[in-house]
Amino acid sequence: MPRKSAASDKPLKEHILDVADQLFYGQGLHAVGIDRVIAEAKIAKTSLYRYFSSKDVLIRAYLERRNQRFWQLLEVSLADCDPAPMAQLVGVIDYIAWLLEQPEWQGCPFILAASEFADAEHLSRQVVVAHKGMVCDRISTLAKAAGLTQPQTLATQLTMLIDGGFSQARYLGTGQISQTF
Amino acid sequence: MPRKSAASDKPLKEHILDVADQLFYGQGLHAVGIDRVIAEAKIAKTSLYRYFSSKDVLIRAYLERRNQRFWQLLEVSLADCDPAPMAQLVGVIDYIAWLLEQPEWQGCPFILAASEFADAEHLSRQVVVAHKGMVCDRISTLAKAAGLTQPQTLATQLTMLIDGGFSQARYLGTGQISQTF
DNA sequence: TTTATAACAGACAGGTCTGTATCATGTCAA
DNA sequence: TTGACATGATACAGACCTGTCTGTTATAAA
Repeated sequence: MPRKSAASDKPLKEHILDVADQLFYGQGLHAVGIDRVIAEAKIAKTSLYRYFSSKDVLIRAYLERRNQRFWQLLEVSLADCDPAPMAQLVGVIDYIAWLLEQPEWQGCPFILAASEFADAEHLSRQVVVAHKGMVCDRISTLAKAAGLTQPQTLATQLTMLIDGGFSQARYLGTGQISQTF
Repeated sequence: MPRKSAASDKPLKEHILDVADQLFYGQGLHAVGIDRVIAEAKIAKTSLYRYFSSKDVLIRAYLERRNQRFWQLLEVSLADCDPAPMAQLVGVIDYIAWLLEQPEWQGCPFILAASEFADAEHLSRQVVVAHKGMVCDRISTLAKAAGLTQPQTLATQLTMLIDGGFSQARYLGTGQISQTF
């Protein structure tokens, strides 16, 4: 069996992802190098490359975990709401507003990733398009269930407003947005 | 007198800025190195450093020129509109929509710059905050002159929607946005 | 105890980055 | 012609980047 994982009992792979998440999200994908990650995680470079065969693979894992967490937290949040479609729709908006209020919020990680890679074929672009598409679909489905007219148009406009809130949260700083949103 | 500038008669400083603008906007600030700029501009490194003492200075010049061009094009666009405040306000929105339709549009250069630099004290943050503040003020002033109620709130919400359109234009690609916007 | 394995430690290769330094070359003015 | 100067070409330093390699240490199973 392996030696005890650094600083905790959780699997080393999770520990690496925790550190990478914090650094990538806080400092940027280009700005953070592999050496930075292993230093912060207090692990050997060989250990990182055992679990993630390249930096791109690590970035993909970081984004996928962010996506999973986004939906997990949304489900938890919606479970506390009235199950009626209209209340659920409001719940989605409240969830976004809640994200914008978090002190650690620095902008949408998917938009930030897409901003860092100009190549439209890069994996980060695929991740952000898939993620935003799912958000839009979710809103559209709820709007239709709530009996609203033009649910697709509403969803498209709402996601645009959401992305605007995310962008402004980035450059204005936390807490400057939520009261307007 | 100096040797003729590479590839044209325009001052070398302008030529460098043209190339830097194209590369920085198209590929990203971190992704483009000084060597890339001098190779594309077909100039010597010494020439670049004569006009721009560091890469940061070059980035600042790039952003400032983008800001100037934004306002110049807006004024030209608004000059063709009815001078009545309401028509001018619509003109501003039309101008943004027109930007989103341009095939070379890859997202708001100020938001992209802010996305690349995590440090809130970085010059790119200051530039984007100043730029967006001016846009919001302009909209607010026009809304007030048009006699609209709550001009400040309208301006804040409109700029949020604009930023959302800019973000989506980045990750969805050109032409996917304008019909909704 | 022996062996397999997981992790650590660190050197290294080959590339890129920013910024400096050196020297050659072309152009204009005196 | 001579000198001033803008520019080109290129080498270089020192740092950083990703990814590989070698060797060591600790743990657990057989």
